[in-house]
Formats: sequence, structure tokens, C-alpha cells
Amino acid sequence: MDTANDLFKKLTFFPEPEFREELLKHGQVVSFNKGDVIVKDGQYVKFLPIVLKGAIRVFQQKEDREILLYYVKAEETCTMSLAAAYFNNKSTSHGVVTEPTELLIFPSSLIDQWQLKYPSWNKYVMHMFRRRYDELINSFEGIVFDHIPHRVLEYLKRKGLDENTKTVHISHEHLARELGSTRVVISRILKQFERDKKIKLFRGAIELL
Amino acid sequence: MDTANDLFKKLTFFPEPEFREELLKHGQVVSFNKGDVIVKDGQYVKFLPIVLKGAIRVFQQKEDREILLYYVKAEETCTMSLAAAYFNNKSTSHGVVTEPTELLIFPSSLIDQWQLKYPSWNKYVMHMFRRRYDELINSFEGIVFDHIPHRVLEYLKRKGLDENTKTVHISHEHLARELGSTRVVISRILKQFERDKKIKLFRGAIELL
DNA sequence: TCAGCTGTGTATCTTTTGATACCGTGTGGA
DNA sequence: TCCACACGGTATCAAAAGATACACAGCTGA
Repeated sequence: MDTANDLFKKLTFFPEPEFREELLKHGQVVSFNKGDVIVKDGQYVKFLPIVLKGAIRVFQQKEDREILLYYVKAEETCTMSLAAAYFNNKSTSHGVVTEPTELLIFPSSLIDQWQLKYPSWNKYVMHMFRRRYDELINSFEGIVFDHIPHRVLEYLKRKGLDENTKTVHISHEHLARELGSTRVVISRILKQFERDKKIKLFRGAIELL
Repeated sequence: MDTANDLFKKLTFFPEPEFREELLKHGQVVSFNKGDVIVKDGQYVKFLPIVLKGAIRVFQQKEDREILLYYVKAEETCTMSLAAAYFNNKSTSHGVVTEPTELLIFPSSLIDQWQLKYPSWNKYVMHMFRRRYDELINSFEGIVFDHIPHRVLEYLKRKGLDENTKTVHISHEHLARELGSTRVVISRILKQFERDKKIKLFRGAIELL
């Protein structure tokens, strides 16, 4: 079992000794459980998180639907929070923990100094921005070009790989939210997949064949 | 009539004298005409552009359709180029000039130094990333939630505002590309708008009422 | 144990969008 | 002048996705 300190040590992409000292000095390790809300739309971002373990689901809410932006996973940070913190803006997104999660959090006020002082941080930030942008383009592409059945299958496969399992635990309702569709449509598609022997359906779970 | 030097002077958001000197020393002003290709998918990005006047349309191409990412307008830079240059990656997008355009271009190799040396550049980069990301989210939202007619109207209104005119010069075909749809669909929708007295159609142009 | 909630299956209907095809009508250049 | 080509109108057909409604099963807490 890793301690928070072990996890911290894994952040090897910040090599500058001086920086690592600062990270330790100002950083604070905090734990969250599934469902905990990290940030809400409209709040100022006082702390910037780096995920040590677990995942944060970041999304925007419009009327009754939501737009999934990305998941912040181990070693990553939340670019929406980063930008909001950097510019002292309110958050425009929600961040919710989806599994037991440990975060390393820093006062937002440090960010702009780090940007100038530590090349590795600078690179890290650029990398995260680039990555999030590419992810969003990908989703975008998916919506524009691919039909929902295709996207459903993609989602399930990726989730299966990520969690290294053949059984994905998710409700049709939730799956619909992830893909920006509605429950009935997803149920219909999944049932067809089951008839095609591509998956097997259970209450709250889907087995990949 | 502004000279390129006048235009350069407008970049007041880079106040550091030392930085301005460097900008002048390494920067080069180049002109392009409508249709000129600035970057292509697969090319290395050797120069980073800041638009002084005009606009660059940045998009990705997949099979026969394209995804519009953004327009780089005056005082802006192209984040895709920036990221590609920073990481020495090949470009994954195309950039094409859509009107007579003047660019200030810099050798890509300078970017990471600037990031650390000049706070104003750092802020500028963060700002651009933030902005592009928000733009993409907006398009995303549009596609997920809004029907095409709504998006067509939005597009026309915004374009009308941008160019301070009631008559937008664009073909149905081109409009379809901008919105990721097809010509027939757009023609159908526009015709309906005309019947509803929302617009008036001309060959190659649309008047807003 | 029973009420109520969540999760799922399914039918019906409508709307939206896309695909294809065909036909005009300007327009600019040979 | 005439032809090729870009532009635009429209009809027809099909597919995709959403909305709504209803039924029923499993689970959970009072």
C-alpha cells in the first residue's frame, strides 16, 4: 500500500530539487471518496490539485444536460482549475471524484511564480493543455462523425481496458450522460449489441464478449 | 494605412522593453493572400505566427470532412502551432489564410525560453490556451444541444457582428463546411429562414433582416 | 413487509439530418 | 458567343436519434 509520500515521489517529472522542496512545503495531501465535489461552477479556485491516485470527473452543466470535458487521472492536473486559478476567475465547471482519490493540492497563488521559475512545471502545464485540447477534439470528432452505437462500443472498450476488466459497472442512465445522449436510446443500442453477441447485460453492469 | 511596424506597436500586451527588443530582432513580418497555406498536417512547425492583421482558419481533416478548430485573428496566435513547436511535434492541423493577412513570425526555438523569461508572454500563452479551449467547448455544446438551424443563425449573426455588416458573403457550400454539415441541408434551412423573413438570399451572400 | 426508487425493456411516433438525384441559373473565361 | 463550372432550389427516401409512455424487476430502507 502506497503512502501519500510514496505517491508524491512518483512525480518524477518535476526533477528540480528546489521545486520538489517547494512542492513538499506547500503541498497538502487530501483524500476524497466517490461523489465528493472538488469544485463547483461559480466558485473561485483557491487550490490547484494534482491527482496522486483515483480520478476526478470534470464537466459543465447546461440546463438539464451536461458536457463531459475530461477525467483527471493519476499524475495529471485539471487545466480548467489551473486556468481559472491563474487568472483568478471563477470556475466554469464541476469536478466530482468518481473513486477513492488522493490529491496533492497547492495554493493557487503559487502557479504564476512556478511558471517562470521551474521549466519542468512549465512543460507540464503545456503538456496538460495540449492533451486536454486533443481529448476534446477527439470527443468532438466522435460526435460529428461517429454514430452513437460506435461511440458506445468505443466507450465500453476503453473503460474495460482502463480498468483491466471485461465487466464494466455502469448504468444505462449514466452511460447516456457520458455520451451526451438519453437513457432510452442507449438501452436500445445496448440491447441490439446483446442480440449481436457483442456484450451481455446485467443490472448495473455490462460484460464485454 | 498601417505599416507592419505600426501594427507591431499595437502589441501592447508585451510591455517588457527587453522582450519587445527581442520581438523586433527575431520577428519577421510576412504577408499572405486569401487561400495561402500556412501549415499543413504532418509538417514540423518552424515558425510561430502572431496575426497582425487578417485571419487564419485552423482545421483538421478527416477523410472527406473537416473539423473547424478556430480562427486566429489579430493579436492572437495559433495554439496548435505553439504546442507543436514547443514539443517539436508535427502539426496535426491545417492553417489557411482567409483574407489578406500579415503575420509576425518567430523561430519556434525561442518559445520555451520566452515562457520562462517573460511574464507577459507566459500570460499571453495561458490566455490563448484558455480561450481556444473555451471556444471548442462552445462549438461542442452547439453540436450536442443545438439543432443546425439554430447554429446557422448563430453563425450568421456573429459573422455579421464581426464584420459590422448585415450582408454576409458566403456560399451555402462553405457555410456547410463551417458547421460540419452538407450543402443541401444548409440550403434547405436557409430557404426556410427566408420564408420566415429572417434573411434574404442572394447568390454568394446572405442579408440579415 | 411494503413503498418507493433505480434500473431496464420496449413500442410508438416525430423530428432532424443525411444521401442522392436532377435541374435550373448566373458568371467568367476561352 | 458558348461552355464549363460554381451556386442554389427542391423532391424523394432512408436512417438516426429523441420524446413519451408504460410495464416490470430488483433493491433498500422505514
